[in-house]
Amino acid sequence: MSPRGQAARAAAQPVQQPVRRPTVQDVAREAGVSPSTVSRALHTRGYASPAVRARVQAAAERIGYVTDHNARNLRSRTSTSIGVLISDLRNPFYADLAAGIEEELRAAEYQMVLVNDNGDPAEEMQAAETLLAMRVPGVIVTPVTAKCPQVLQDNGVHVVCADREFGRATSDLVLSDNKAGARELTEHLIALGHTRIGMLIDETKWSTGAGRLAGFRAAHVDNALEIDEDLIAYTSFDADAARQTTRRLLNDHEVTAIISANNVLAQGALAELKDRRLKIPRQISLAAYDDVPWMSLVQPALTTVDQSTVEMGRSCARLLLARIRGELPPRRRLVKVPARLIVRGSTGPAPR
Amino acid sequence: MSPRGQAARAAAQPVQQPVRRPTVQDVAREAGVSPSTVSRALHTRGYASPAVRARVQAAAERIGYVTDHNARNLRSRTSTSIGVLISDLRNPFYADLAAGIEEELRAAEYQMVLVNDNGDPAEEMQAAETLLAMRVPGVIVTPVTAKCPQVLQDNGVHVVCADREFGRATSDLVLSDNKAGARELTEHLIALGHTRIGMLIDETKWSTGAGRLAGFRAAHVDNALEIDEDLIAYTSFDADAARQTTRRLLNDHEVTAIISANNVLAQGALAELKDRRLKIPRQISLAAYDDVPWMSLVQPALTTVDQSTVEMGRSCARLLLARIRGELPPRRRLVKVPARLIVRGSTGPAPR
DNA sequence: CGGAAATGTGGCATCGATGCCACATTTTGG
DNA sequence: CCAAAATGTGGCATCGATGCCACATTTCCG
Repeated sequence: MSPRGQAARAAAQPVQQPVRRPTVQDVAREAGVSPSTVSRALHTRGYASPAVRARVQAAAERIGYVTDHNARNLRSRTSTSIGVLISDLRNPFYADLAAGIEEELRAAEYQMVLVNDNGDPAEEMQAAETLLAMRVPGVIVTPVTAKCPQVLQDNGVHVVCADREFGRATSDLVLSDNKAGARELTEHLIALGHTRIGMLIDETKWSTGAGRLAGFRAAHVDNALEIDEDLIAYTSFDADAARQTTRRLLNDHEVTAIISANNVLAQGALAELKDRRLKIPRQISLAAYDDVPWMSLVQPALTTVDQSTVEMGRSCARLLLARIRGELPPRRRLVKVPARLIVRGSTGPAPR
Repeated sequence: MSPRGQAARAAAQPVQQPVRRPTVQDVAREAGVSPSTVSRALHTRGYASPAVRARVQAAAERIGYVTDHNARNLRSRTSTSIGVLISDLRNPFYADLAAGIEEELRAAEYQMVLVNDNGDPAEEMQAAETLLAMRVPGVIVTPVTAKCPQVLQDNGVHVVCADREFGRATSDLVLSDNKAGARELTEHLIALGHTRIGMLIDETKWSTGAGRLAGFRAAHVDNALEIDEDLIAYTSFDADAARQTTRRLLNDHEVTAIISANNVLAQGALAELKDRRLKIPRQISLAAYDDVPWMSLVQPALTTVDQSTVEMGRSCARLLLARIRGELPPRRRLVKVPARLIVRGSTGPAPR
């Protein structure tokens, strides 16, 4: 009866007036059934005869009905929006992580609400609050603080921590196998005859840095090589700082190879080596944890550890969805994503 | 009276039972006022005495009240979630765009729902449908199809198209000044004495490619240089394809410089030049539209046009928010983000 | 000093979809 | 062939916050 017909035609100018959207009631009228039946026919599994179902779907299509998620979420106390809380979308690591998550969520008809916290605890908490307000059933976070996942869990939100963990976390976890990856990378250098290897690293409080450093140490121990603690060069998470630190490392110590703990630091290290016109790998070898695209574009291409970031994102999403659906036993789950050594031109035999 | 106290304490194991969250009613009871008053005190502007407001806020804080966005959105027919629909988060261009958008949205207390459409029209439409279901007041999209922005607008959603436009679009628009940027870049090469410049480009149906090609042509015209149409090398949006196309271009024609229309194509072009061991810029110059981080890391660093992608994202968000708030006159707005030439080592005097 | 205007609060209906139960109809089995 | 079970649909209340209006106070001014 209502001649709304197809979707309302819009003016050429951007619409100002809110458009009246068809509701379940409208579909019910159009299909000659009750609102309850429409709801069941369109969404709930079972509970509607094929004939009615077809009729309702046709009617919905005809009048351009689109479910209102707000109403649905409110009434059914669920939501298909998932919070994703990361530090910096401009870093390819986080972008790849988010891309993997989004891919998997979209396939499951969930949506991704993405928030950058810039690595700042205050912004992280703020974001958590927002996600609570949205009543998301789950959040994937690269935590800056233990408090954030905690608060979310306290409020009944399922949490998956990605990339790093804090001591007493109780949430599900997806990590790169940092120790194994770093060990493999270090062993690769040792096999090439390097004995004085610099390790450029920004933090060891999170499991990420700690794991990579542990792998570095383990490789030395395995090969009966003593570690000169001075070669572990602590810096901050910033390319320029890493460059300065590399400079000091080179000035103060004899190293024949440098490992950078992540893609940002690698940038600074490379800049410094290029600046000094050091021949890579003839005079010095360079390698990095976390393979990102530019590393295969520079000359020589960098030897790296690829931590399968996109796959890591997918894992996070799969794990979270399984948890939300209640398919998992109560104990926390730890997923280790394998790391893979990629040998390229930037590492070679130790000089002399 | 209700002794819910602080936030409910959670079990060490991930919570299975949905947690009862405090509502406006609970706050009202706690503060000794009516629910209406709570609502006004917490959100609506004006309409509440300072004393009551303070009391209500304290009560809310005390019992850990967090507004339910679903209920709020449903009742007030608004939402603070904004849809962002892009092609590929793993491409730094889109990542930067999203980062700029998110930054601005977050500052305004809006949320970003991010969807990848992989450049596929079907996925794009699907995403649009989802965003309609979420009742977002606005969407920022790098369109694949004219239909998508159209459908959104027809349903009363404000739309800002980013990076590109289709002929008869009626939505607000934020573009890089492609023509001016490409012209400047081309003129830079012409000034260096290049007369046979290859243009590697993937599409000219969208305003993006069309603008860049137009700039390329304009620079030639301005300098009374004839264009050899064969030097405009059409390829597809893919590094490998770009590499093949570059190979053919070099085989079949004498060029002393190559311009790549975007960051993806540049990757292929560079790979081919390196593979041929051509000295850049002595034997051939290479330049690219769209400056992304790796371009300053390779040796020699690439001369590029920086299209201020992050700023472009911010502009999109600002424009959309202004539109949503009704602060803009009805006619469509076009924002041109200036492009900036960055001269680096990859371009030099034409050989011979 | 009395009535009008200003101010602050509470009551109630409502946004749209859905969970639950009751009931009408059909199917089944003794 | 009838009672009992199975199946499909409709009615109604409800999720939580808020818009709107009515009304109780207070403040103002002739």
